[in-house]
Amino acid sequence: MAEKRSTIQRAKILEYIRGVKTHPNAETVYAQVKKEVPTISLSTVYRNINILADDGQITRLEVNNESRFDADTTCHQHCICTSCGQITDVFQNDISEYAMKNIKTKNFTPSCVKIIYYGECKCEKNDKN
Amino acid sequence: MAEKRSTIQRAKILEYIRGVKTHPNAETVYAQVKKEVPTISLSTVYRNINILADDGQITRLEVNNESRFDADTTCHQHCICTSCGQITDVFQNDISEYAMKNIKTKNFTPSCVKIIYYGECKCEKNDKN
DNA sequence: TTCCATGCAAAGCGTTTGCACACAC
DNA sequence: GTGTGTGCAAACGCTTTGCATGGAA
Repeated sequence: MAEKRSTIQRAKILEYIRGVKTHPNAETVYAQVKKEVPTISLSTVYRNINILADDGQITRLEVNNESRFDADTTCHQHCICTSCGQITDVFQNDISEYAMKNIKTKNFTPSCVKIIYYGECKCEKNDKN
Repeated sequence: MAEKRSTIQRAKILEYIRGVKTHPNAETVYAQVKKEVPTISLSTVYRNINILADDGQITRLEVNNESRFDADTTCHQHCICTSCGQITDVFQNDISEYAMKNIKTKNFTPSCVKIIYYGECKCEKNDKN
């Protein structure tokens, strides 16, 4: 992103994503950043989110065919509740490490691994509480 | 799916997905099944793919915000080439096992884990060959 | 005969894009 | 001043849905 111009829009988008742990989607980022930059448009959010993701400043998660974003780019895992959809972080380096160290592939060179757990959190939609 | 009526459409869709290792998307399933059932419609493919996925007969993978399907529901991992998008299977039980056995979460009960490697295969789009 | 599944067309939703204008450099 | 980023609206691609008809049980 070195050759990109810096704009308030992009700065505020990154600031917002960095400030939350909710893994927001584009629409949520738009709604929240709009409070500070009222003139911002949804397409600007999409454009900047893509720039930040391509640049490695945020990570993209795909859930229900929509993108969710995470500003924590350090190695960690995610948990997705199949009842309410909430995404939470897990920080267990050993798990991703084990996965990277022990994978044996031919004709494929892995550079990173995404580990996502599906299950049930203690949400209200979950009748197993 | 016990209470569902069986139709040629659904049978052929499942048969097709079971017969390939390419993790096809809905459009591809439609195009291929159409060769055997010329009257089938894309919406029927979508409806049945969802039924089969909900029923656990096929697994859904989300890549670039589109669904891809896999009829192999046994425990395995996937590799996605960041150049050409090709998805390949890896069968290393130990990796998923390690991930399931060692995860420690509070307020979340994991029931399964999806492990996806991103990297480069020996495809033509990959200039590192 | 009953009523669920299909085919069709239209709509829905997340995302991208063309264009003129604004603003970072 | 130059050229990239923005805002707007339209388009796009994948997926879902309403409705009338067809076919499984």
